[in-house]
Amino acid sequence: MKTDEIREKYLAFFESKGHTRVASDVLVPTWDPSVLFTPAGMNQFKDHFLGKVKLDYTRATTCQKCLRTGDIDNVGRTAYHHTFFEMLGNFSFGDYFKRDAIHWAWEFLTAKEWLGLDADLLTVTVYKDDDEAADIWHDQIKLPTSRISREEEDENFWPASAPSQGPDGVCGPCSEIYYHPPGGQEVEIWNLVFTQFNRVGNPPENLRPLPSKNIDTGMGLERVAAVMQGVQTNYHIDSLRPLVEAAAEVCGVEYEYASETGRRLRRIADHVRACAFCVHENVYPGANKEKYVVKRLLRRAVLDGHQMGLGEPFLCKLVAKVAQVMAPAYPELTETVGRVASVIEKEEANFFGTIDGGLRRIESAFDDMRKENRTTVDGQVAAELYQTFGVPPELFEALAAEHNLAFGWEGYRKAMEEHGEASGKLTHAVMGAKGPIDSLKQAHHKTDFLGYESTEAEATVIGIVAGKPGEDHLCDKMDEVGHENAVRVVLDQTPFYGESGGQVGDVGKLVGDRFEFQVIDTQKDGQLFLHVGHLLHGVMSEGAKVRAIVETDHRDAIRRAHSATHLLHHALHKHLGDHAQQQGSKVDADWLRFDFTNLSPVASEQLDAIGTDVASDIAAAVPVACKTLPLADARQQGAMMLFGEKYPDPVRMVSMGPLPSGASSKELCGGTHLTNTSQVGALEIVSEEGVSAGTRRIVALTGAKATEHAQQTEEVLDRAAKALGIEAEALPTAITDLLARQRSLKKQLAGGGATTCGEATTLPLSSGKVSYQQKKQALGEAGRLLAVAPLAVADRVDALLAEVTTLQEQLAQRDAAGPLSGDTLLESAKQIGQVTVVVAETPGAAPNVMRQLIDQLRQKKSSIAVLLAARMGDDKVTLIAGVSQDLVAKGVSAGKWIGPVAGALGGGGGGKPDMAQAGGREPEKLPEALQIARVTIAESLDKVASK
RNA sequence: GGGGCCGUAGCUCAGUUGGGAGAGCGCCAGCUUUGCAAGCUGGAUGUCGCCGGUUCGAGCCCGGCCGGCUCCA
Repeated sequence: MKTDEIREKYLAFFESKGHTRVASDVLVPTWDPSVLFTPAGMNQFKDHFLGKVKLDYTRATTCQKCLRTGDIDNVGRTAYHHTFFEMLGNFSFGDYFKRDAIHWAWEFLTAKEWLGLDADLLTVTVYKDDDEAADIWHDQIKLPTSRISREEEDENFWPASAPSQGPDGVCGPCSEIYYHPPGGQEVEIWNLVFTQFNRVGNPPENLRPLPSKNIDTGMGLERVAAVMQGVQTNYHIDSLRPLVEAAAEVCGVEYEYASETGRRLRRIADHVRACAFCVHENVYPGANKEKYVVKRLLRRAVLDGHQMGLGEPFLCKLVAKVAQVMAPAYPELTETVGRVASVIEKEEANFFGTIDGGLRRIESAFDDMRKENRTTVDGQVAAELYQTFGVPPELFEALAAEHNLAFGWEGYRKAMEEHGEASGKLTHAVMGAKGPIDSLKQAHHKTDFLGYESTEAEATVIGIVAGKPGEDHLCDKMDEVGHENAVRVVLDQTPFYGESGGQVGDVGKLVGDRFEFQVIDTQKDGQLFLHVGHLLHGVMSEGAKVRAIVETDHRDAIRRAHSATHLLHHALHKHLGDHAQQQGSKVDADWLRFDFTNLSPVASEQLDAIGTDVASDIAAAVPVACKTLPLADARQQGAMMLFGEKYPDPVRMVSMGPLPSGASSKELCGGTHLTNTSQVGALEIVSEEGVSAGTRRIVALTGAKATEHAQQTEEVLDRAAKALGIEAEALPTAITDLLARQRSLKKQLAGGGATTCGEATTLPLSSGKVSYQQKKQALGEAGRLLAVAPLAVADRVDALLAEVTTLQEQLAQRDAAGPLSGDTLLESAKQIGQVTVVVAETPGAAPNVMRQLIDQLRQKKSSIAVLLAARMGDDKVTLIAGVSQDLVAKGVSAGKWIGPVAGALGGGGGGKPDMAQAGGREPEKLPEALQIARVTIAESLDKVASK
């Protein structure tokens, strides 16, 4: 029986038993912050089980795509382990219980028209105390006692060992069904979980019966398919074998079950399937959380390929095959094959690059070992290479084996553990801390948030926390003013918005009877709101009544930025596509930062179009509506879900529209918003940049900051244009010219070439009207050319112009002094014995030119000592000294010579024996200094001659 | 969120008590060759990521920022 057929039969069977067929939830559930990936079929029904949602149905059945990485090392090695897999399940929310669950499971497995498995080959387990389930199996299904085994809580309870070890909460016994293939190993095919208890504290008597009992079952689709098809491993079922074979073809090897190659190919098949689904859902390989998991999966698979001899991306070639084998259940995969393959290819190529770099580093590590005569690779070294450059230890080990060297896995694992502790120490400390906030939480649970309706409210102080972080404590009373560390005040209710969902906290003040507290930030810790700030005057005590007043200007600025963020998000989807999903967001006062998925930079025309659309949405004055409704309803209405945010149910939906740019914006959002888009005022996109591979970031301003920024842009542009004497739109061209001019001047000064200097090209006069958009672009390009922020362009231009002037002055000075050459210098030379001595000033000569002159002289005379000096500007002198090789051999040193000379100029210097450089700050003393130079060289030549 | 590494020519990278910016590949020109592959000779490679500090002098030392890589959670 085909896998697709089994999936369909299962869903159809439970539909016939009154279940609603519910679609698989996404693999990466952005709505659930407690998991990175969907780990089981019941995940999407968590709230249903807890009775938190209004139920449209009480029986459901699904085929859920799941991803787990806990047993990742077993993938490929065992017959049944996967990272990605599909889980069939049927669920009861306070409806039927054990009896029906067991009867239906048995019917589905054994009835001819369903799976038709031989009933004699099935056994079951139950929890040791669960007589109810055992009786149903024995009395009603008629299974003999010998085929019902009672297991401990670590085997047959969910969560495992919950009664004795926790966690507290909903739990229950389970019953597992095993299949015993003739001559084969037994295999668990179905787990029926009976959630009937609420665990409260430690045993005994800690399992309280739930008023409404639930059923949660799970049957691994790949596993049951392997059973039905009588194959030795899940990887040989009809929907996976082709993928394994395709992997073999792409890798250019034969697939053989029991070999290392076979294990590698199965691992590749598993991992590429997992990666393809993740990337399909816009989760790209990256540096943290679920993105990091994707990256690691992908790299493990690529490494397997590499160890089979591949040198370039190959996983990407399997994406089409994944889509093909999975298409019957997930047709949407075929729509994104191109994008998914290209994302995977990019990451693969990246990793092959990492491997190449790694090979070099490994070889050099081997060199070190040879020098030290060691035969075991130090695990610590391997771990450092892995942590720093991503050099896989497996690669290191394989190469070591080729060199007949051992690999120190123990040291490696130890080092990795230490690294893990070092990296995670801080978070662990914070998570485990039992601070004053925690005791407040236990006493009060939550602060009521009133900020959607009002910005002022009466409240009671329920806690004051002060002191250094880590040593903070609760205070009954506080009268000290001017604390070093900010104080946190907790209220029973508040209009202050606590930072969450990317929106920063409110500021304002708490006014009491005889005190005033300034709030500079509001944070959330769980359900408690912490008003962070300073006591301005008076005495504040626990239990005091306060009037909490949010600074409305600040709040309004945040509202503008937040509503504008939704408009921007909406426009991004329109212009870039649905993949342009939010990856992160920060909303501050009239300032917003928005990260989103996009492979390449956003073209400037696209950015303009996005800005224009948002502007028209603002101009259209569309009402903004906030409504609270059940999560399921919001999802149905097509609300966008924000990544990584935790949503309560019912949920708050912010909608704007229909908008002139098209459709409506609907997002689930707990933030504070405007009531009409016109209140945004204006949106000014300040930058668009990459934040990591596949993720772009837009920073924008709203309200007054936006108009102010626009003004500044115009001002800076005008200033730069004026300084250059050109029209605004010609700025980029003028800057290119200016840079070329600076370069050529530098070159002339350094090389001593002709002083013809490129004049600025004449630029066309302004055609008149230049739009703001064009001006902004001109400034942006100018910024890129100068490698500075757009608003810094004018300053940079001024600096450049000044530098060009200085360079020109220096050139003029040099030219005025007449041509420099070795011959003219020799005219002023002195002869001391066999040695020619030149001590001279070379006005306007750059250090480089002086060096070249010295080289010239050394070629002309075999025995020579030269010291040249040049004034650089008004307050600086540069000295260069050089002596010929024969003098160096006799012990004469240019470095020692130049030292006292520079000293006379109030400076210092040094260098090598044959060439030295120095400088000083007192040019007026140059004649004296040169005299010192003449005397000292004469002395040292005397000394040498007398030897 | 935290740890580590890196940023120098179009590319891959060297560059230590701080004192003449380099190699290989690629590029251009000339020569050689019937032509091609190649060879020979010569040439240009450049804001040493940006900004500031220390210094007579910074690719190198210090601080800040930006960018990239990598591991852990």
